[in-house]
Amino acid sequence: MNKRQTGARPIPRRAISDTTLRRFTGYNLKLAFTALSDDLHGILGGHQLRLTTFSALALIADNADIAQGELAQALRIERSSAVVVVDDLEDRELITRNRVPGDRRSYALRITLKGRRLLSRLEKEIGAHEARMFRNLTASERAILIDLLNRVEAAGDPAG
Amino acid sequence: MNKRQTGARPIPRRAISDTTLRRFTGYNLKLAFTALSDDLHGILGGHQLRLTTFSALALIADNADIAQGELAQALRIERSSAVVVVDDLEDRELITRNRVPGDRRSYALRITLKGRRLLSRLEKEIGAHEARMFRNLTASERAILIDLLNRVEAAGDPAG
DNA sequence: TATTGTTATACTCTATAACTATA
DNA sequence: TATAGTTATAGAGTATAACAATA
Repeated sequence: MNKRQTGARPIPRRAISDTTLRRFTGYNLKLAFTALSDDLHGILGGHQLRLTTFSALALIADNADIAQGELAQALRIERSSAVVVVDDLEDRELITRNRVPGDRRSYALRITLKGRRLLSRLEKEIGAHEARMFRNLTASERAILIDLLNRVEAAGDPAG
Repeated sequence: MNKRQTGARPIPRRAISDTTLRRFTGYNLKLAFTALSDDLHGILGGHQLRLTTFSALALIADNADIAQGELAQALRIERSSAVVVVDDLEDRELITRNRVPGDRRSYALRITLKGRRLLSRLEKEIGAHEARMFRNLTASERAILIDLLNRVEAAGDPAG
């Protein structure tokens, strides 16, 4: 019952050191983000959604009659890239493009009932995903994390 | 001296709400990561480096004679992608590919003096970048942030 | 002239799969 | 047969630039 079988040699996988990178807070942030992101993609993929598309749906839900340019700005992507995202959401009848009376160049985007239902479902699934990913943190630690992250984000804004 | 000139209408840029997304810790994490990342890319770009290439250099510095496959594993990329990264570092004489006596299939990667000098320079520049990006946090808050992030990262590992 | 959305195109990064040379 | 590295190719996601319709 020896675990080390004679024929199959144990993989001599030397542990790799990342000491230099670990000194940077950003590296620790990236690894946490990647872990979270990988797990989230699994959930969104189950609904044929990308992170950007999901974010767009949530933003349209929160901002009735938002224009495509505004959406692009909120998503931090180019207007041309927003077209692809909005096309996808519209094709799946999760949102509608509506003409604006005052300005016939722009659209007013609105979430549909079907979109609301999917969003609601996603909120639950992502909530469960986060419960799993943050299970090593207490509620108050998680609140502290959010506060600290927000202050890092603020340091990046032009305002500072 | 009216700031609102008659001809140039004030941009009626309605504030976009991201309430739904803000409820997710991961969204806050992503925004902090993006802010950090954008700023860092500026620094690395000044040295014609991508984040992955810089990370590779730091890992090779910490792990003398690391093989390309091991490097790929540490960087969480495919072996074929590592080739491109290592080619770049070798072309710039920041590392060397050395033949391994025992196994002529694999390389032992080693940082050069030139590589060490660049890495040392980068460590200083990135240190300054992080001082800027984390200026809204005290030293102990930053330590807490790292600890919390490491516990999120751990939740993502297969071990848990 | 400027703006909104669109299209066509190109670029960046990475993965997949087939290959070579070793083992 | 399996492994280390390589190559060729494709894919995902995004940006850039030129354009049409409208302001």
